Amino acid sequence: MSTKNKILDAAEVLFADKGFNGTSLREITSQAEVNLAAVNYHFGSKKELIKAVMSRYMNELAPLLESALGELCIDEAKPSLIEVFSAFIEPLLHLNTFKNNGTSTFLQLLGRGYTDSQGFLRWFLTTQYPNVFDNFTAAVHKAYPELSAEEMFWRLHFTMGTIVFTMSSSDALIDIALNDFDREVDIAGVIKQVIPYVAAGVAAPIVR
Amino acid sequence: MSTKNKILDAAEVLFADKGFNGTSLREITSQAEVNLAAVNYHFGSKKELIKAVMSRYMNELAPLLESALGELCIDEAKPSLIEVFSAFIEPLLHLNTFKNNGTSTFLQLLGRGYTDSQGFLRWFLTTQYPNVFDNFTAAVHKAYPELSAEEMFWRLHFTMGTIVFTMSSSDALIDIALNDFDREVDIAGVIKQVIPYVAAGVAAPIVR
DNA sequence: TTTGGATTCAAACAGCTGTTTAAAATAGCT
DNA sequence: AGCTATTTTAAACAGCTGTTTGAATCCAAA
Repeated sequence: MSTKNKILDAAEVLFADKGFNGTSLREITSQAEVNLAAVNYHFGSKKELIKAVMSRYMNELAPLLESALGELCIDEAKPSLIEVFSAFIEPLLHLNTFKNNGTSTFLQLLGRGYTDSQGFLRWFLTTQYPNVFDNFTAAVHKAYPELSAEEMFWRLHFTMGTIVFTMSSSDALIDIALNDFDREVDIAGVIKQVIPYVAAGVAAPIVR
Repeated sequence: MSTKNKILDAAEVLFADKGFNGTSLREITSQAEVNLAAVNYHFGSKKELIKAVMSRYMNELAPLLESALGELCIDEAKPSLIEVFSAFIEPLLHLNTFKNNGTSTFLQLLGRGYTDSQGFLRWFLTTQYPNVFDNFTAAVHKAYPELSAEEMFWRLHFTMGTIVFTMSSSDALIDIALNDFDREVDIAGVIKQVIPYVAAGVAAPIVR
């Protein structure tokens, strides 16, 4: 196992758990059993390490998402919103085979990135992986053409909020669910619950 | 203006903007034009200052929220979910008369608190202001009695996520909306957009 | 085996963090 | 005015932060 990967593996878990600002390089390097200076040697800076952690997941996820959402646009049949959002399930769960707890870790990282660091991750994702966003909005538009661009903008950001926020606190929520309802829930279970919710939200009657 | 209030006023703006961890006592005290030691003298610690900032808003908001949601429970008529969520509008907008940009600031603080500091704010709110949560879940149950406790738990947390996440990045989103759609949106406008979304999400068909 | 580039390492850097201290200043009361 | 309690102040505290340095080590090619 290379030093670079040892750092990435340790960093992603700590970042997901405690946020980017809340995790120090010393925590990361001692968890990775690597010298402190290794981060700056291999990645240049902490900010570049954060980008590298996110890139490793996005490079795995982006092509799957692009094709899954792209197929919906190619099909002549009009997709339902449930189908559009369900297109995320398989690519997201694929991250679990890519890495242990990969799905959960990635979604938590996404949540951290949106609130930490004053939106630099939003810039990073939208500029580095614009096709995912474009295909997604195109698929939603095909499913619900009456929605104006502005209404879609808001509803997609509401959706992003639902997903990202839920996932960034999913561990705590899953614990509560276990205590209060004696129900074992995993990340796939949460996704199954959240899809009808966001689909119905996006499909809500238009207010004017 | 007392030193205590000068600190609270400066702290809430900085906390909302940069998060609790991301704001230093030196930023707060220099913005408030008071001595650095004043925070520890008047509040004891940074953590207590955070609680004080949140309490000032919650003490203003909680009674209004409790009565607005309580009325829905007393009425014999079954409320719609739109009515339940609309019960939040007036109390929340009242914060704008309580302080400049009060609504936006409070909701951003709420968002920060849920992701920063590993959920200590969730504990703080649910233990210090349980009536708000109880009345809210009771009103939702009255509007949609078919929803099981577990399903309601998840959907209410999805809703919390939508609100909190949207509001914690509302300034950035409002800017984007201004650029892309030439549309001036204020916090009330965002609330008006988000209510149909969350109402439809909670009202989504049950999946089993 | 020797050379030279890549990697690791301990140590130190300057700057920031929340908190504490003891003296100085202020305010309120007799 | 004199005294007391409250508040403000500058300074220092120990501990943490990301980053840099230069020497030590490793390892493959010559």
